[in-house]
Amino acid sequence: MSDPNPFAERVLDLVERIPPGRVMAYGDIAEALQEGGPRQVGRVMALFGGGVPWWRVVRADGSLPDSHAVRAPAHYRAEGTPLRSGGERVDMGSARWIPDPDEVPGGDEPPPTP
DNA sequence: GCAATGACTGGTA
DNA sequence: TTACCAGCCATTG
Repeated sequence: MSDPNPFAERVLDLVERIPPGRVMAYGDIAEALQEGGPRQVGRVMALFGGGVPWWRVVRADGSLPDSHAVRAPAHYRAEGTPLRSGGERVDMGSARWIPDPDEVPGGDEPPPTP
């Protein structure tokens, strides 16, 4: 796979819809799309995350992946994202953003079942 | 077909 | 707070 899939398109589209000052966890994205899992979302971000606000995607506990620990805090401070101690973690209690089904690409449509 | 890997998660110590 | 463990799921060799 070196080209975007329907799942990747949905992940990227959803990440682009995350409003400034908010974040989502990998598992949240997978759950919102009702498809795949956190690891699959992480793979999509690793491959195609370069074209979306990847810094708005964090771990479930608000900590940042090593790959993001360098640049993400700068974006958070610029967007006013609620941060926890040290500014290296996101306050999930306030910054966690869950999209409405209408905001999710194909959210109100069930996943393809063989 | 099997084992290892990974931008993960949740629980327990 | 950090550390370790077991589970999960698609991709890769």
